[in-house]
Amino acid sequence: MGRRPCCAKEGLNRGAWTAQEDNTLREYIRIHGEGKWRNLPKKAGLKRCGKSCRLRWLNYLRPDIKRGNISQDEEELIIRLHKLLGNRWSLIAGRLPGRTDNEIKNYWNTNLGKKHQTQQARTVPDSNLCSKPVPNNIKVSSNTGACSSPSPLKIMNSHHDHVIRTKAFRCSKVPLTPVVPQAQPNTHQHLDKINIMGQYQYSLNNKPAETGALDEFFPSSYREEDQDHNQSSDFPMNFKMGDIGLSDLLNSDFSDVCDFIFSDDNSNDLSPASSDQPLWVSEEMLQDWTVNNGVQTNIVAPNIQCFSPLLNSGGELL
DNA sequence: AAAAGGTCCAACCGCCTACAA
DNA sequence: ATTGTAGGCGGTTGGACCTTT
Repeated sequence: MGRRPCCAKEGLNRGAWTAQEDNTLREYIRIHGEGKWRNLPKKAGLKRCGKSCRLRWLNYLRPDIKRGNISQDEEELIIRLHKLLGNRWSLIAGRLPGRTDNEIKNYWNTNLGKKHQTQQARTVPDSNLCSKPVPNNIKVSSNTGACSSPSPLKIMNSHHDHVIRTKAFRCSKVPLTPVVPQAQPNTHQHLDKINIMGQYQYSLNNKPAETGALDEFFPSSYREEDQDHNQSSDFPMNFKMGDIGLSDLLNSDFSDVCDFIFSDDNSNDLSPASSDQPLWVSEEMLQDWTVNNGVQTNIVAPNIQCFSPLLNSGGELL
């Protein structure tokens, strides 16, 4: 069965938006709010596809859009986030207030991408990267750019810099199941076990009730909600990935996060030390990361190494 | 001055996931 | 469990603008 087009193409305006159309859309959203994009054009009297309206609003008309040049700080953050996340522009944009994924993507493609490509060509020997040529019969995903060979390929090729590539996925709500032991009433702010997507359990045992890993890893809104719900063993909670301050994580030394993710007392964990785990991050990558960020290798390298599976795991973990 | 080539960026496209029926 | 729809994402395109020759 063919996919139904999001809207009939006939008789719709395409291309650049006029000021009149902008005003109409802005006014409609001011009154009715965002959402219901498919019906919006008809109701608002716009001869546009719903998707087009959404895009115009998100990338241009939203009041909180920051326009103007990308600052040096923003650029550095983009580079660091891209190193960690790859071309996941919406996630990157989520850490840059007022910037859109489209804007960052364009900025990367026109400025940073080239800059980095030449930088990588000078500094990174191919042998440390995904050096296998991709055979013609193996599809290279247009969405992710990742080699989709049968093996769990974790190290990206030079074309995409040092990217921890994950399968493209979207994660707006994650059901988390904290199990707080009754015998430890003081640990209510810390999840003894977190069942993520019902697949993995990570233990945060041996963490006293102090401000620690989770306090950094989870937003305060999450923790407050936790207190409200921790009597239940399987409450679903809304957890916006955008609420995780990746830039905060990047600025941290990851040690607490790693303790959280890879406790040594849980047989279900994903310890990167396990010999049958794929190599998540090349030494070269770790070296490059620490060099570029001016931090101590001996602190960050092992920690980011154990953090990378969180990102690598993509939807399975998150 | 004008043609050619390059750059930038808004908009489009197709695919994916979440979710409701 | 299945199917259809809505919304979201990243890759790509096209045209306006700029620079070079």
